[in-house]
Amino acid sequence: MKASSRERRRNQILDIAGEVLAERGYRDTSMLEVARRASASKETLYAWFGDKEGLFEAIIRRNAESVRVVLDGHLEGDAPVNQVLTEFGLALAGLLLGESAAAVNRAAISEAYSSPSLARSLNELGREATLPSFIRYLEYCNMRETLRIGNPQEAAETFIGLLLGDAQVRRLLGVMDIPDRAEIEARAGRASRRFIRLFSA
Amino acid sequence: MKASSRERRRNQILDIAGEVLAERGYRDTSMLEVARRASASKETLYAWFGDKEGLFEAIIRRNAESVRVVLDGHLEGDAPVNQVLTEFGLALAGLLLGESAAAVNRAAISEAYSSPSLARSLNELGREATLPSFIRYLEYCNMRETLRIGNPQEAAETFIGLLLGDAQVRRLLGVMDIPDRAEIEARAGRASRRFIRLFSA
DNA sequence: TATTGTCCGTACCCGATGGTACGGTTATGA
DNA sequence: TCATAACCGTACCATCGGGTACGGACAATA
Repeated sequence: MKASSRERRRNQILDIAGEVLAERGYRDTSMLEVARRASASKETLYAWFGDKEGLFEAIIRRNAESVRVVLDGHLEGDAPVNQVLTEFGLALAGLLLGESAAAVNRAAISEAYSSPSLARSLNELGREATLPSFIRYLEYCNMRETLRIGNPQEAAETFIGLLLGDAQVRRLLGVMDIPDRAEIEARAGRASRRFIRLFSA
Repeated sequence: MKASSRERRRNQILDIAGEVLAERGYRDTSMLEVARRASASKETLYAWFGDKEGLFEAIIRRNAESVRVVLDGHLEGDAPVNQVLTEFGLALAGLLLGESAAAVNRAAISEAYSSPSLARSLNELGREATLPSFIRYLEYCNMRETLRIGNPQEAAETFIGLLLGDAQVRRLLGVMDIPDRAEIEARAGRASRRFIRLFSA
């Protein structure tokens, strides 16, 4: 019970820290404000997470795992390729263009100089953790001769490009609103269709 | 002569400010350091550019115009489509994945909350200033029936996606080095080839 | 040469914030 | 009931950086 209660408290603090991050950005998020909003003390934050960087790395780390689970779910089973790609694209675009991922990416980018470890963590825990599954799926398609893919790594990046265009950067700049469901579906459908056209056997 | 000398001085200061920005990032670039490295006084910086934000908006504004000229140059003349696209892509990728554009984009992204005007300027002066020419070119191809393009706006974004994949975001995170010439050429060639395959008449 | 205005260097003010210390309170456990 | 440990709130410290003020040097112009 005690451990579970602490775990809950920890998650609660991370939730709130994530909210503040999404509202104010990394630099303008003060530890004091996180503490206040979480009804915690700064001392506790420092005791549990080390420093500001550690707190936000903890956010990244916690989110990454849940994201991985969601995305991987779409890559299993034997649905038709276009359906798998569309659903995977739907989930991926929804995540990457959403508020939470944008906030975390902005934070990592703004600290790219002074604390590169945030960006590295995000890259390793995010991209490097989800892409391999996708690449494996593409290799599987290649073997079954559903698609003809020379370089799965590069093909995966192409899919991301087709899916997002420059929307992710525009979201990071804050000059584009979160796309609605229909827009995301359109993106995923187009990306899937075009990807298959480019790589059909 | 006087005006020209002042203009030179101004450009010199903007060059140096850009260097510092690329080295330290926006938040960790102090006006004092810019002043010192430019052998200027803070007071001069404030007199000329208003405030820190104004200084960096001036960098953006100055660079944008030169970028626009370079890119537009590749969209004129009657070279074969694949050649035009390849060269345009080469120039665009070289710019967007280079150090200077990355630094400016990082700056705008990290200030997306506190000073959205930086990001807006970058978007308007950068993307909005170069994309229209590209879109016009695509419409022109459409008319000549070289390509069949339903939505030029969306097609332009697709080209960018094919060209960059998620390389731009990785550059912004600082987890990817500046690609060398060969890598950029490969990207541009692939993007051009695939774009034509997707939109050939 | 005298004057005027621009600009450099430096010192200063002020607010913000990361990080630490500490007293008091609450919860847990014997 | 009592002791111990965790944790909250707050006060505190040191640093840093944006922005302003000012004196002195230098260049242009008359």
